[in-house]
Amino acid sequence: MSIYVGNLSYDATKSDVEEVFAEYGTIKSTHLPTDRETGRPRGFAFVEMSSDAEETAAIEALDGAEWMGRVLKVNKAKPRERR
DNA sequence: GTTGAGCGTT
Repeated sequence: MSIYVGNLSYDATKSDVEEVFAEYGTIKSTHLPTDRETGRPRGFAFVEMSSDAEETAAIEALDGAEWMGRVLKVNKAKPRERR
């Protein structure tokens, strides 16, 4: 399972995201995608944690929380295979 | 500013 983090500040970096999510569990991996064509930051991220319970805890704790001047939107990510 | 890659045509 992975977490989707939307409405992310464009100043946020992978390390920033990991720092915050690490408070609620162990980070397995983090994605901070940029637009493949333009190289522009896309303003969202994906985080994978070591257990579903930790991810749920992080979602509940961080969804709607203000971070770096923006209110985060955090929820379970959709599978990327679909697109 | 809201759902990841890259390869490159099953």
